[in-house]
Amino acid sequence: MNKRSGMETKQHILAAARQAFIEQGYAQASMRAIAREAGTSVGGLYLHFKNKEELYETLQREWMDQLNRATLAALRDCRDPGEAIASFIAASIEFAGKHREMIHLMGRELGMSFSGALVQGYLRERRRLIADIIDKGIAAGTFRSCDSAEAARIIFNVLRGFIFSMVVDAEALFSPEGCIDLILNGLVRREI
Amino acid sequence: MNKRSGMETKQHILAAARQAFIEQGYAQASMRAIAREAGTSVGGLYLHFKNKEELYETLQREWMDQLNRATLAALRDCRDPGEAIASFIAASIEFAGKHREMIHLMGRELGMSFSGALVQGYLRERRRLIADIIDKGIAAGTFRSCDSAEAARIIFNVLRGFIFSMVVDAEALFSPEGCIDLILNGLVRREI
Amino acid sequence: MNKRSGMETKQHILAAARQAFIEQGYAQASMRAIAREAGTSVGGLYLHFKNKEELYETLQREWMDQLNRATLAALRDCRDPGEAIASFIAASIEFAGKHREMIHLMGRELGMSFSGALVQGYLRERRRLIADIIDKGIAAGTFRSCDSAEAARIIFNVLRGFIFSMVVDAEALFSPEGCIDLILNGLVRREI
Amino acid sequence: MNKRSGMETKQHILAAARQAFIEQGYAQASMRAIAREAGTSVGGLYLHFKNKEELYETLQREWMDQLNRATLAALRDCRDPGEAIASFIAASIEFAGKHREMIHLMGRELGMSFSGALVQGYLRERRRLIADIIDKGIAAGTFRSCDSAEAARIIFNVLRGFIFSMVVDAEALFSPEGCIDLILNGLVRREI
DNA sequence: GATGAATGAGATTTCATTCAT
DNA sequence: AATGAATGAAATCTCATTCAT
Repeated sequence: MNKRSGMETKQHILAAARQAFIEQGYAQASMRAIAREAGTSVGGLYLHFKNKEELYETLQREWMDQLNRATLAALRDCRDPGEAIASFIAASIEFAGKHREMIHLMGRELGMSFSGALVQGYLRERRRLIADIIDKGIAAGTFRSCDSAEAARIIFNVLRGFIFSMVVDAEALFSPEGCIDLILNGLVRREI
Repeated sequence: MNKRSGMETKQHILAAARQAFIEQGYAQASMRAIAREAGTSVGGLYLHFKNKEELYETLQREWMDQLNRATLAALRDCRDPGEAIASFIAASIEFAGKHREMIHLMGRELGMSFSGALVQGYLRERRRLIADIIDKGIAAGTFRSCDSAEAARIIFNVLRGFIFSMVVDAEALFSPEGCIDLILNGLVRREI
Repeated sequence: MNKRSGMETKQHILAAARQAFIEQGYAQASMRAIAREAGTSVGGLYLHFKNKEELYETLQREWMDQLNRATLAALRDCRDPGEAIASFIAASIEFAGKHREMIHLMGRELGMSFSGALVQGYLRERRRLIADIIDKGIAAGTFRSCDSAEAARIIFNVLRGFIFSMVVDAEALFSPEGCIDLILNGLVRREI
Repeated sequence: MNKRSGMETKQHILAAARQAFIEQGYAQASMRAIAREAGTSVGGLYLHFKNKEELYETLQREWMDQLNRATLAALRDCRDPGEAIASFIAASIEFAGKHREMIHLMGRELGMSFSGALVQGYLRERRRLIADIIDKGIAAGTFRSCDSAEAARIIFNVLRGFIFSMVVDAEALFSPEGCIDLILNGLVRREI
């Protein structure tokens, strides 16, 4: 028996599971294949995770935590709301570029009973984060008065559209700057 | 026994399969359940379709044909390329609104070995259709000269982003007009 | 493929399952072994029974139905309550002699969540049947007045004791007559 | 770490195992759950017991020893065989009342290959104990001559029937005195 | 002595597909 | 043309036992 520390094995399993889920989707990925790829036994999987659902949820939560950290770091040094919005968008796109496959997976599995609510709740929080920034901008006089919740939804959805395109097409179409520019100024640039 | 024509049974099967695939996904939908819902026997399924794959592909093709017809009808009466682009976008969004669940399904199953290529090829054709319109516009002097393939990709991806949001969020966020307007003029309207 | 009628296979499965449950108990009996013994495939089991529980319940219900029929037949031609009690006891013991192993199984598995309540409810009904006979006897003046429910419980439990002994010891210790005699007259016969 | 003596840990394990076996049956009780409940590790179990079977057998043997001690104590001060029979019955019933769950467990698991023989041998010894008392009674002229082995079996089985009812019905139906009285005098008391 | 990660066989259940009727 | 019983591989999950630490 090749003994490894518990934590080490757990990381191996998570890596193997991420790969399997990404390649085959939640339902098609088999625990046996994950075990084989992780270099452990089927039983070993269940030593670290209660069941397949928990394994998937762990990956999901890990991903959400990373995005959280990246977003907070990006917002930390912003001096005004306009910069904050731009930072939020830039961080989101940069993150999406790095986690393309994971985003694709989660999009596909959004309808899953046990994990969908988790992600949807998380996305709702992110929308609220944007709305808060806009509210602060309005309060500070930087932004003109508007329905911040609605504005947040629009920004969020356009951003999602961009990310979706990135994810699906494999090659990134837009740089963060391009996306920010489009959202602010439109696709067709006008003559002055 | 209530005898039905072959065609009628086939339609019942397709309807049952569409429902099952949409509700449970390709892999989770069972042939037995589809047969039961279609009011036929499990063996009967195989009289009309070689296997599960073919059943799914038929639905997919049917959907693509409908979109094709809708698009061609929309483009038929357009007098100039600008109107054609707008019509294309409007038809796409209207169609997406009507077939939200089918689009969601196909998005989820895009990774499936046997059907993914089919859809991706179809989408490539649609991109080319846009590029052709742009080329005609350029030839006619309506549009300024540009890389029509790249322009088509951009339009296509932004459109896809919008549709994705519609599909995932259940309530449609944008009217066709709103989407066209955004693509042309940007989110933030400028004062003259 | 050796095609048999559905009913035939179902009977084979029930017979194999009865044997397996009797020999190994509910939990230890494996569906694979039952299938093998029944001359069918593992999947075939699930064609006829939703799951292991349903398979067990079917056997249980079948057994209860048989006992019901035997009891009702025994009571049909009784002219007075005394004869009815004797018939009830005789029928119960005769039945127990024929279904020793099944009784043993059900006794062992009485604690099972899904089937215990079923059997316990059934036994309650049988106690009520005895009480009804006693009530009729009291009303007819044949029996002296007493708490019929309590009397029914005593008779029932003594009977159960006899049956349990029969079942566990494999060789029957008591004839129906002997049991009836003991319940009425006691183990030690007195001189007049 | 809270260091306990080896003996102490062993007792904790036995207590946890008894509980687990009683609640879930032999096969369903898991060694891991027993270890957790006993406050030790799964490996620790195997320091004290060779395997699951030995753990179960130890409980069984412990139970049989207790019944032995209780029986011998009850018989110690008996002055005549009639009193001895009564004491034997009384002690058995009293013991059964205290160890209802353990008896239920052992009844359920009587069919187990490795432990069934042990218990059945033990019960044979107890039957012989009754037969010996009867033989002494016959030799002493207290009892009339009879087949002592058969008489022992009858007494034993009736007693077993009573105990079974106690165990299964949860509420005790008969006091020791009532049981002794029934065995001697029958259910229906006669007028002089 | 004590721990708990690892194993691998075996449990129940599902399901696309075939084919005798 | 239509049926549905049969198949058998593969899925998830459990668990007694071992052994490096």
